Amino acid sequence: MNTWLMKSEPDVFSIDDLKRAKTTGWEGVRNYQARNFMRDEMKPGDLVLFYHSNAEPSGVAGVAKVAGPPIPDPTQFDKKSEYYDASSKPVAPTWLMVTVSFVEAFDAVVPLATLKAEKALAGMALLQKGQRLSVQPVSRAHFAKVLSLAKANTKV
DNA sequence: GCCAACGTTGGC
DNA sequence: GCCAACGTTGGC
Repeated sequence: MNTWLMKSEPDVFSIDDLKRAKTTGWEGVRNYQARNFMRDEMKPGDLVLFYHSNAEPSGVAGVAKVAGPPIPDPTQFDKKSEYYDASSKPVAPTWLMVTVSFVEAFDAVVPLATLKAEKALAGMALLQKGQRLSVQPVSRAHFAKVLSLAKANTKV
């Protein structure tokens, strides 16, 4: 099993939205590196840190898991979608996505500042300057550390 | 709202 | 193939 981090703007789709939906297709990724991770490396059962970007505060909000194999992102063929891609043909879809399902929502978001302050997380891709990748691998050790920070953060 | 960092596009 | 211009991401 591999572990991952996926970013979403909570104004668009938050961990609570995933809790309600239970499962969702990870639509709208239009970055080749992120797509390649979903297409080639994510496997059902892999665990995912659900990250809120452009949020107050930004940070890890919960955990999801990969629910199914990569499938074509339907929004690329939907002319009404902001993610419509006229250059992508149904016989050879450019954009694949995985589906993810809800695992847990933390009692409180683990803020980016907390992650940055944690020496054990120094190597995390998320924390590298200028990185904007919305789907990225996370080491098992980093994943476990973020979970422990979330538990330490639990309101009693 | 600002702006640094990055990815993509398109002229040449 | 180079690279300037542009659009986007995302923290602050």
